[in-house]
Amino acid sequence: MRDRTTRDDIVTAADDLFYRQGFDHTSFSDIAGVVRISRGNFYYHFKTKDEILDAVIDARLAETKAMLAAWEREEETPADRIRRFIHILVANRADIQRHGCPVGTLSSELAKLNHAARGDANKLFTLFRTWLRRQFTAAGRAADADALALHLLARSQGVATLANAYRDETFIKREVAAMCDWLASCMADGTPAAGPDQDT
Amino acid sequence: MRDRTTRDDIVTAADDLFYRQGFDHTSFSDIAGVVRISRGNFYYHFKTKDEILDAVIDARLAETKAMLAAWEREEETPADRIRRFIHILVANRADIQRHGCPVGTLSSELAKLNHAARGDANKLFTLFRTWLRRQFTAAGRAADADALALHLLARSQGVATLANAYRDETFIKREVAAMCDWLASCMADGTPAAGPDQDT
DNA sequence: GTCTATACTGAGATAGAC
DNA sequence: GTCTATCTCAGTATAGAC
Repeated sequence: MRDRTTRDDIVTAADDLFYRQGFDHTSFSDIAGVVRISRGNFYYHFKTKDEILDAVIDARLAETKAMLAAWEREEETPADRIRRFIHILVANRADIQRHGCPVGTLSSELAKLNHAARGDANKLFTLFRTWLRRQFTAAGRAADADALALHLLARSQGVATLANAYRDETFIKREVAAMCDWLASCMADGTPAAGPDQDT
Repeated sequence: MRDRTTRDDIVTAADDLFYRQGFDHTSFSDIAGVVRISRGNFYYHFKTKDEILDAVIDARLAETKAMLAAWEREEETPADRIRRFIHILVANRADIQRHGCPVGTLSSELAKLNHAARGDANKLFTLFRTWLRRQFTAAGRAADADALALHLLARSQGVATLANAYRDETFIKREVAAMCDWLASCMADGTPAAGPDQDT
């Protein structure tokens, strides 16, 4: 990683600041301060702030793809892979309590700003959605795989939002355990497939 | 309501704009344009933009309290009251698809801004949390009432976030049905109380 | 590629006339 | 209570020297 260009440094710093402060609230000065370049130099690499956002989203998409591929490589069964997804809430709990989910908060912010990159940001959700759908399909739940994927995504998002509001680590762990229980009941053979929840 | 003061008009307009555009992204000009007053006049009613935010949060707190009290009056059983809560996702589905949940998105935004009013905004969550906890307690789930309340809040938040990202009404209705199923299994007498989810 | 200097805009906020 | 005029500041963006 010693071949990092200034452009890479800008994207990395912006990625971090957009997550911690929000896109709109992050200024060129903020980014320039981290990268240690002048505000003017900025425009050699990017014409507008929106271009930086595009680059950040592209970087996050690439990083997420790599992460999902790694999970697929490292875990044997679909259930294990899905559990790996559920556990990012625990693995990233410190950041989540401070700043929420990077995917969800960016999506929400760009929706409010009615920003052109809204659709691109949602591709991050779709990456997880498609990957989860494939796992559920492989686990024999092809019929409602997409509904199950969305259900799990939604629960993760909800946990992140409330964990951020209350800064409550116990809550995260309890909900992660509940999601794993839910997953187990999903995966159990002969489960009467109805909706995302198997309660009745 | 014909005794509306200009101050009330400002709060109402700000409330709406903060929800649709976000707090930070809404300017005095935006609000002044809706209320049809000059920007200068503004400062007769509020000294700073933060004071408007405080007033908006107070208004939302009062409105939410009234709504919860009405639900308690109108619905007989705790289960019916909780179902009423779940169904706001359906009742407000158009707004939620466009702008997300007003409680969750404000909470997330103020967390990113590291804004002083963060704590006050979270009181909105606490209002629902306490109310739900009381319903679960009344339904005989005193032991894990708070966990159940948070679980339901989280699921609502997650549904709102994804419904906003994908503008998917079918998804909302499916998840609301799943939450109602979950509630039914919670309320069933003799349900082995373990965690929020009763799947095993 | 990186810098300084600067233009331009829109934001929050103040003063004072009416 | 409401207005216009104005201030200050931070933001994005450009020009041009090095």
